[in-house]
Amino acid sequence: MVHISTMTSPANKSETLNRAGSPLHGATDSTTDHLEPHAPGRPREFDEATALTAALDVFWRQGYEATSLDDLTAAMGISRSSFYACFGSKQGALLRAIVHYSDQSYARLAAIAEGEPNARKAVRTMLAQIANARGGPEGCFFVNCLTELAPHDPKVITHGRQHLDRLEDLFARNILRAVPGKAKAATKARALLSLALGATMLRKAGMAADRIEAMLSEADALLP
Amino acid sequence: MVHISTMTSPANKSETLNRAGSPLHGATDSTTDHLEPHAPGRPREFDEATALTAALDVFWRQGYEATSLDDLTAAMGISRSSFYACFGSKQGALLRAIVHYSDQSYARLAAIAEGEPNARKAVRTMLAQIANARGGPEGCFFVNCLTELAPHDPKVITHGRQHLDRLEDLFARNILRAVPGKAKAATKARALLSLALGATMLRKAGMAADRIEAMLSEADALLP
DNA sequence: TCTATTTTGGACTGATCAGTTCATAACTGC
DNA sequence: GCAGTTATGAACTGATCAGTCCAAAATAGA
Repeated sequence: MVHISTMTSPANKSETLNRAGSPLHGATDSTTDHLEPHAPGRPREFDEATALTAALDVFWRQGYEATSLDDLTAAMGISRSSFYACFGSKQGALLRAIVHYSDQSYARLAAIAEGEPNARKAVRTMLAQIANARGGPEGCFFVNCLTELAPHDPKVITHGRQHLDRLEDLFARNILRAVPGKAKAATKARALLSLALGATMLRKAGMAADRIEAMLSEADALLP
Repeated sequence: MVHISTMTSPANKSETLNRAGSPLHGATDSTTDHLEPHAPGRPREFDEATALTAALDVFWRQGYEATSLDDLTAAMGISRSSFYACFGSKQGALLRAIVHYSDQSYARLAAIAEGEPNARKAVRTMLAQIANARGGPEGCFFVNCLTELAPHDPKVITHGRQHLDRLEDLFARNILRAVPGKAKAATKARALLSLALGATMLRKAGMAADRIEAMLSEADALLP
């Protein structure tokens, strides 16, 4: 097996003074360079956020171990040198992609939930969104990362826990919106989250979509 | 990335005339050699089922891509030659391990369910068994395989679907035992299965055991 | 004991892996 | 246009990968 726990100096550099990928911001972060005071030296020929999105896509489709650096750099449209200068290492890019995905997908779900006046409907939509993420059989990117790397990488566990806690909170808030004063809202929210995660597994195993949808409709029994 | 769809001739040979690994048998298959009529040639120095169990253990802990052939043969206690003569390829060993695991874990769950007179309790025990498989953070072996390989390996999907369908049936039978004539038993069984699979993910993300148990107790709401 | 058959250990193969190095290009400030 | 700085492309490195090969070993039947 291959351990990915070593940290080289470029990675730390990238983590400490990255200028377009701060951990907690909104969805769009590619058009903020007009504020930058123009550093000396040759400018980057690629957009960091765009490259990160491309990396996320490859990791999502292929998994971490199965993705080579040639796969990554080809998809990102940058050279090996640029990759290492910007992300430090393969695992550095993955962790950046994880944060990117977590922030973006949470923001999207929260927006969907807030935009739906009917809280019960909001919960159902959230379930469907998580279960059908990406439309294909790739499933939830977080589930993939946790499954492949969590047993050996504590950083992935940390990010995974934070992401799932955020989703649980989002479900709980909408449960309370649907049934004010509902007891054990957090526990029921966790059950909804589990249903959605389980659905991504059934989907990946090739189960027919209508059977999965019928199963998800049973979630109504959890908030009577 | 690395494709694993090529098939070499030793693998086919192993699949067609393997003598101790027929697809659908009980839990123990290591002590059936007393019926074999002693083939000519040097006898095997290892037990096939034992080696397969060891391979399963390594795949379970490390995942497919992250497990090297040296890892495998070391854990199985056999040489490279013996490995390829018996299993044909790395993916051949994985598929054999998947079938082994599926049969064994299903038999274990079915025995637990049958041994429990209280059907509701049987369902709760099954949920806990799936969620806490192996006691560690490795999660369900099938979930791991599906996540890592299903998008690119149709054979894994086929086995995964069969396994999940069997588990769904087992849940459904116990739901009907607890609530005779229950409508939509299959759908509710699928929801229970999703809850259990989701629980393995929460567990892998480092969620505290008591929070997961509290969540699983919400399953009662699905069979009122 | 001799032959046919199978298993075993270990060396070997070509491919691929993540990561490094370095000359050159492209910019800013002067 | 010159010095300082950063980005880029391509070649390179040593390790590791799955899989192959073959001589030696161990059996059964004769």
